[in-house]
Amino acid sequence: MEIMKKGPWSLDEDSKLIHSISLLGHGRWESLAHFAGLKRSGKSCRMRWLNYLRPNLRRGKITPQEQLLILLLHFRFGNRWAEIAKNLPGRSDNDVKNYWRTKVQKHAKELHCDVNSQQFRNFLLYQWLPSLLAQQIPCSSSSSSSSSMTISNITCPINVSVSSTEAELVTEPVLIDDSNIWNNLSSFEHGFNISDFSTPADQYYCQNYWASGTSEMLPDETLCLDDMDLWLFP
DNA sequence: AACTACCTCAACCGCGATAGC
DNA sequence: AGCTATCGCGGTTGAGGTAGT
Repeated sequence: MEIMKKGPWSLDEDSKLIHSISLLGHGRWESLAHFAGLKRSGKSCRMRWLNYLRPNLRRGKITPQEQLLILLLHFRFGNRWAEIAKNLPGRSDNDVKNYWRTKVQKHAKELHCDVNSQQFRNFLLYQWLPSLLAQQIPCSSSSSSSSSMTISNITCPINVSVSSTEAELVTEPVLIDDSNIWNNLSSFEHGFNISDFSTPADQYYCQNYWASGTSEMLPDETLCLDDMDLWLFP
């Protein structure tokens, strides 16, 4: 039984793996590892390729746009990181998972609530998401968007105790379209005309897929927002 | 400069699903 | 149908980096 190497990958191992994949393609990881002459498990090779070596991976910090998508998609998919990552081109499930763990769970901890609690969901919905939206939407009349937005404050319907760091985030005026959060979601991105999308669900998916380059829309789904929760159902 | 606490993210592990025999 | 190998996913860990004191 051959002893498998563990731990960080060397440049030499990376280049061997890349070279082998260029010849054989990815998949069949066990035989690929063997072909490459790597003393690594197929599993380790797969992980290295998907999370680090594959082309078009985005490095660096998660952008506010990506944060917004992660939060929204987590409402829908829960901890199904791979599903969420499919909507974030260039990001791996590991990236999404790490973001959730290091940022979102940290916020929940600071608020002294469970990350899956209604209190924290409300915090996300009424404080964090609008905050991210405010970063996306230039709140000035020079916006090139053809939609005319009425901007007003939205208030959180629950009392949320915040730490000093949290207060820094939530004491910013939360600016959001007064009637429909989804108008904002779709209007902050360029490349399409908001009036092309008549329903909130269409607007959501329009925004959702902006970066993927695919025009794939998930059909026949409805999304609605009420005071208590966010629902997305077939 | 040295130490400590905290953060980030690459990598591993375990488990369930699936494919092939 | 049952077994085994492999894959894919989510949970978790820990090394290295950075900020604070």
